[in-house]
Amino acid sequence: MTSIDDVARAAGVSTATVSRALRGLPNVSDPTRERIHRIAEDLGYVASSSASGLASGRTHTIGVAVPSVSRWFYTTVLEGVDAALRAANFDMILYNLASRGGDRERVFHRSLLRKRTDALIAIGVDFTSAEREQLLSVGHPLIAIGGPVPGVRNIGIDDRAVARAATEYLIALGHRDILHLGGADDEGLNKRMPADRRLGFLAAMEAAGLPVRDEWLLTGRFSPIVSRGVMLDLFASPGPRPTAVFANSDEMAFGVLLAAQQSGLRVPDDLSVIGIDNHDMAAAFELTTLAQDPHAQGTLGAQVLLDELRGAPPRRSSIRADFELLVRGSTGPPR
Amino acid sequence: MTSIDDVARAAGVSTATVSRALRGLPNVSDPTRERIHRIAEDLGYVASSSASGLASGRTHTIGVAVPSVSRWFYTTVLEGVDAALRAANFDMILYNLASRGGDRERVFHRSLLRKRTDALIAIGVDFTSAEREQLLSVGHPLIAIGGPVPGVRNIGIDDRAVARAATEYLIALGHRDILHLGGADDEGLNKRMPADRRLGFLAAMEAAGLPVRDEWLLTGRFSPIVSRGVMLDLFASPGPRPTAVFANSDEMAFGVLLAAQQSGLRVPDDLSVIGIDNHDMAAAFELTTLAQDPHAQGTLGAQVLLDELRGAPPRRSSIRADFELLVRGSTGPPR
DNA sequence: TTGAAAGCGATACCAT
DNA sequence: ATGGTATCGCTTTCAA
Repeated sequence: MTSIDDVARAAGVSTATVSRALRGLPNVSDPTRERIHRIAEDLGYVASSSASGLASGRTHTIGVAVPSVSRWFYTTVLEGVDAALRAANFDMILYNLASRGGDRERVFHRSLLRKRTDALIAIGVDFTSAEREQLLSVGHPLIAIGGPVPGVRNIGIDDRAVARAATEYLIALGHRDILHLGGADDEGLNKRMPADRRLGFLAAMEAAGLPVRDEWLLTGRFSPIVSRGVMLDLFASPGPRPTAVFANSDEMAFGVLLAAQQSGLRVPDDLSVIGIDNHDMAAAFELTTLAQDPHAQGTLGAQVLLDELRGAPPRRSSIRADFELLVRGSTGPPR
Repeated sequence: MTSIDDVARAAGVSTATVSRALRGLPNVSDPTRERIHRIAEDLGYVASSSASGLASGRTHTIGVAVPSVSRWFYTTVLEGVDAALRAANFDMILYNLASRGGDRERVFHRSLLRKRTDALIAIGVDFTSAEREQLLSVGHPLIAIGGPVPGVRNIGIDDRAVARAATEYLIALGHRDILHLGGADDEGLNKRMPADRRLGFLAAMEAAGLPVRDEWLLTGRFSPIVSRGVMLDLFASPGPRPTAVFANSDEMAFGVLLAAQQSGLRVPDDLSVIGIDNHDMAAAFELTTLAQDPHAQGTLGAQVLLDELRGAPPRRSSIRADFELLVRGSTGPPR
């Protein structure tokens, strides 16, 4: 393995100069710099990240914590983060904080706190207060995306507002019998988000003077399959039926649409469905939704951290991301 | 930041002993070990990964290269990899090799080769021969999952066989007019996989003496939306229609199902659809598919690398993963 | 503009 | 079982 000494020797300069030249620092004459670059290339020299990390205290790496890597929102944020990191020549260590418990704690201890990363992005995760304390005590820049964590600045849409907007749209179409498909408080996931969206739903209903039936406050656990099952059950049982469904995510809305189709209900004539996200497949489903842009949120979050690592003054405040109603074919007036 | 010296001092032992004790190495008396553990805990000491990486040459990190993080197959493998890594206390650096080109090369140079990782898993990526050479020259354990890379051992299903099995099932149902929805050779993605599946399709058709129409060899670029668009076009145009579609992935099959539904075709009466994967949502779509288990493939791949890092003799051969026909409601005899 | 040399914080070998 | 110490490869003053 060729080291910086090899390059220095071959170039007839000191390691200090090689280091400066290769990192683009000033105070290296152009000819020298070029020669060093050429030689490094020839020798296939690449600096050891451990060594430079140890010497400089910076790892050029950002940690990204997600509760799962198989849900659209998270992966889309992830791609946004990745884009920003790549442009800045940073690497990304991915922490899958799926389950609370032993493993989770180990991850925290062994890695997050191990000077392995220069900063941390938490996507849709929730932390215990002990965890939060640890994180903050490390002193690294930290930002949350997609689910407010108390005491941590955050990037994300206004969950109450978006739910309210969705519900109000259904109401404006003339719906009175609206079912809300919420999310479960899965372990380790951020739980304020579904709670806020539910509040937004309730607020809109109340403002319109519409009754909310307990049996129409269901949970799809943010899963299409679960949502479909829940709706199939509902459609199969006797009793009144909603004319519209507001789902906390497009993925759950997909499940609703599939259940409707498989139950012989026509959309939107028999049932209107609205979601949140504008998932990649929403257009294919003709799903009306409140679109947000997780990719941009990820990029922005990464950018904030990168700026601060470059010396920018830390921003303390959270950032509200945009959302927008996108009308497609899954909604219409009640028949 | 407390360092190993602080712990050594507080415990009244040498740094060597602290290091041994904390890493669970032999030759430390039980009382000493316990005392050190306690003190380290109290002081909140966590070893610097850069320092230990530099000294030991091992980073306890595995690199995972994916072409995209937003496709079911990749993320599912990723979760499998993650599970194995977590159990072994390894971290994961994620390389998004989305596009070939400048960035890609930089990622290669700056990170993969920077002794940043102890081993590498390539999921569904394709490498240029230059890239392959570089990778192999680093001498790290390396394994590919989900798309054969020449010269690199691989874990994955037999693509020709799985495509053949899917096609043969349709033929056995009585279908003669079968459309194949393949994948495009996106930049940077593994291209042998779609090619092999196409060969499997063609082989099955030929073996059954069935004609293959050029205009029924379509591409859905592994995307539901694209696939839906392609099929909507087909359904809207005059001319003969296939009675069955074999899609290279469930995600494309979803697009086909949505297009069929939106074109007023009944499944499976008017159109049978079969996919590959057993995607999370396949059951919700009632999609017949050839199921594979990417999670297990990921875990296995990680395990192979971890074993070798622990000194196990390297295995040179590839591993064939299983697949299995899963019949659901999207297939039936032609009407 | 360049070089010499002192760290950075662990690991691992060799003594004891 | 424990300690002393050279070493890993780079960064970063401080001098020249």
